[in-house]
Amino acid sequence: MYNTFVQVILDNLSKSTDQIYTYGVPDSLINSVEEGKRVKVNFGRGKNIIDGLIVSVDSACDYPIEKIKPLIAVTDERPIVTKEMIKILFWIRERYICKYSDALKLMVPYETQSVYEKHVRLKEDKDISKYKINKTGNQLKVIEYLKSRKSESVAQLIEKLNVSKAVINNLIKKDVLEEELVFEYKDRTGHELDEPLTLNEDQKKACEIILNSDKKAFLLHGVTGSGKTEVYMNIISEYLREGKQSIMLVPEISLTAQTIDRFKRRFGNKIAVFHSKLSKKDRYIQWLRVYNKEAYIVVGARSALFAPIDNLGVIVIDEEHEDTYISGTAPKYNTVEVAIKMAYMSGGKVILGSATPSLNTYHMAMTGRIELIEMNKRVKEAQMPEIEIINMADELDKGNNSIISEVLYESIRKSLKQKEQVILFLNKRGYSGFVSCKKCGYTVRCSRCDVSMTYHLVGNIMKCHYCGSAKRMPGKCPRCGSDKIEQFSAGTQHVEKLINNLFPHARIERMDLDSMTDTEAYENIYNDFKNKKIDILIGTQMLAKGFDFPNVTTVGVLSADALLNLPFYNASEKTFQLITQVSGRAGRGDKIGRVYIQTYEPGNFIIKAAKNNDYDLFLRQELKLRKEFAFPPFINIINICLISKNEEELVKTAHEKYLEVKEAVKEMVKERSLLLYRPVPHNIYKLNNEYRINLYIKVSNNRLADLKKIIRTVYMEKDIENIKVSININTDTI
DNA sequence: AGCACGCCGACT
DNA sequence: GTCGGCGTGCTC
Repeated sequence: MYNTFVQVILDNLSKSTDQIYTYGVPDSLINSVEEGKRVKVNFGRGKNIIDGLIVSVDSACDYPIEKIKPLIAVTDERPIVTKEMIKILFWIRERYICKYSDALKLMVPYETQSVYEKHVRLKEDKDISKYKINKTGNQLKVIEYLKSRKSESVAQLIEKLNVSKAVINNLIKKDVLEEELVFEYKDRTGHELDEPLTLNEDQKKACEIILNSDKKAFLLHGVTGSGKTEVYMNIISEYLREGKQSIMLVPEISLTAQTIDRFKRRFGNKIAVFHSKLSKKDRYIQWLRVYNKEAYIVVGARSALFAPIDNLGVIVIDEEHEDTYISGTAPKYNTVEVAIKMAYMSGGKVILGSATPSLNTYHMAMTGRIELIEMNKRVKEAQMPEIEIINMADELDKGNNSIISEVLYESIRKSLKQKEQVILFLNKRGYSGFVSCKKCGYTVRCSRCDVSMTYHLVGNIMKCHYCGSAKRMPGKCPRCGSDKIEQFSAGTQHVEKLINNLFPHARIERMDLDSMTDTEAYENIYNDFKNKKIDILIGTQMLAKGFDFPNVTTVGVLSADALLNLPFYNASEKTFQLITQVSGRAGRGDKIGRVYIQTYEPGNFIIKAAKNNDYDLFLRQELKLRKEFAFPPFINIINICLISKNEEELVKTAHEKYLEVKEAVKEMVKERSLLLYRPVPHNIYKLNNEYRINLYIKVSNNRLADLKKIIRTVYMEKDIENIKVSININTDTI
C-alpha cells in the first residue's frame, strides 16, 4: 500500500497521546518528505487537520498497516529543523520530563502567512509580442508596466493601474504571468557601522583560546568592565567570515538595550533581534530572515537558542548565571545546559560569560567539562566603589529602628544635595517567612537542609521548605539568649512612604514589577531616571541590570538578610550575585559611588565575599555546603509541583502520587542513591486562586534515568483531572 | 484534547 | 421503544 513511511511528532496533544505516530507517504509526496519538515495530517476519528514534524523517513513500519493514514501535505520546501536539533528535541523530552509537543513548540515558529505578498511577473520564456490582447487594453497596461520591472505585488498593480483582479487572473490563466510569494522585509540600512576596537592582551588571549581549543564550551569569567562583549563580537565575526550563523543570548531584551545597540552598530542588518514583545508577525519575519540566511547573528532572550540555524558558529550566553535562562513553562529547560548539548552535537561552540558565574557552571569548569578563561583586568581603570557593610543591630542599639541606617541616610542626603541620584534595593516581594534574631543575626535554619525555615502560624512552628521537618518557634535566641528573635519584616509595602517622610523634597519612584510584563512602565521609569527626573529609585533586583548611569552615587541594599534567607538552597549564591551586580551600579562615571549593604549578619561569608569581590571565597565555601547538605552540583534535585483550584483533591492526589513514587523507589532508597521527602506546601501555597504542593526528590547521577522513568509513569502517563503538573530539575527559584 | 461508543433513566 | 446523560477508551 505504501512503500515509504514517516515518523511524526504531533503538535498540541495531551499526555496520553505523547507518542510518535507513523503516517504513510502517498506517491505524490514521496519526493517532498524529509526529516525536519512540517506536515499536515489527520488524527483521531474527526476530520480535523493538525500539524506535525517529520522526525524520520523509513521504508518499513511496525504498526499495523491497515491503521495507517496518509500524509495530507508537506508544509516546507526544505527542513526547518536540522537532524541534530531533532536529537536535541528528544534529549529535551528526556532531560526535562516533558511531552514531545512541549519540546516541539520550542523549535517550530508560529507561522503567519501574511508576511508573504503575492507578486506576479512576466514569464521569461514566452514571447509576449505574439499574444493577442482583448479590447479594453487593461491586460496590455499590466504587461507594459511589468516589462520595466522584475515583479510587482498584485495589490500594487490593482491600485496603481486601476485594474481589477480578474485582469491579472486572466493573464495568469493565459500563462503570460506567473505568480510568486515574496517575503518583504524592510532593512534598516544606511547605518554607519562601528569598527572593531583594538583588543587588549586578555581579550586577545581569550579569543585565541576559544577559536583554537579542542573544547566545545568556555566559561569567560570576567569582572564587570573587562571587555567581554568585545570578545563575543570578535568571535562572532570570525564565524561570520566563515559564513556561519551565531546566537547571542542576553538575559532580558529590555534590560540590555545597550548591548543590543552595540551589536546593531557593529553588524548592521546582519542582526536579527528576537524580542519577547514582538508581534507574532514580526517574530516570524525575524525567524524567516535567519532561516533564509539574510541574518547571521541572532540576538535575543533564551528562546532565540532555537533559531533555525543549520551551520552554527557560536552560541554566546551573556550573564549566564541569570534566572531568566531557565524556562518558566514546560519544558523547563536550562539554556546553558541545552546550549552545551547543542555544541557537542552540532559542531558549534558555546561561550558562557559572567562576572559571577553560577556555581554549576563554575563546577563544570573545575571538572573539565568546559574550559575556564579568566579576565581579571578592567579595560578602563574605573574606580570600583567601596562597599560598606552596616550592622543593623548596632542601629537598634543606637535607638534607630527605621529601615535606613544613619550612614545610608547621610549618604543619600549628600547625593541629593549634590543633585546626584540614589538606587535602593528591596528584597523580592512576599518573602518574610523566616525568623531571625535582631541582636546577633541568628536565623532558624533546617539542620538537615541548611535553608531558612518558614514560620507557620498554625501550631506556632517553623517548617523546612524541602524536607518538611518542623521545629518549635524559639522563645529566645538559641545563640545569644536575646528575646529579640522574631519573624523578619522588611515592611516592603511602606518603604516608599518611609523614604518619602525622610526626604520630603526628593522625587521618589518605585519599581516593583517582578516580571517584565509591562515594558512600557519600565521604559518610562528608565527614561525618567536617565533624564534625572527621579532622585531616588526604589526597586527589586531588576534594577541591578541595565541601570548604568554615571550620576548614581549612592546605592543601598536595604536588607541583605531578606535575600540570604530566601528558603532556597541557592539563596546564598543569588545574594552574592546580586550584591556584586548591585555595587556595579554606583560610580559608573567620574564620580565615586558609595555602596551600603544593611544586614543583621555582617559576619556571613557571602556578605564578606561580596564586599571584597572575592569569588573564590564564595565558591569554596558554597561548594562545601552544597556537598555537605547534598544539593547540586553534587546531586540532582527534582521538584514536582502539583497545582489545582481544588484544595481537597490536590492534597489527596499529592499524597497518593507520593505513595506510588515511594513504592517505586524503595530499592534506590535502600541503596542510598535516592532521598524522597514528603509532599510540602509551596512557599506561596495559594497563588491566582490555585493551591500548590511540592515534592522534592534527591537522586544521584547513576539513578537519575531510573527515577525519571518512574516520574513519567506516575505523573506524565495520563492527565490527572483538574491538576496541573510542573516538573523542575536542578532549579529552584521563586 | 476531541470524538465515538456504550450502557442507563425520562420522554414523544 | 429511543433520545441523550457523560463515563471510558482510542487516536498512526
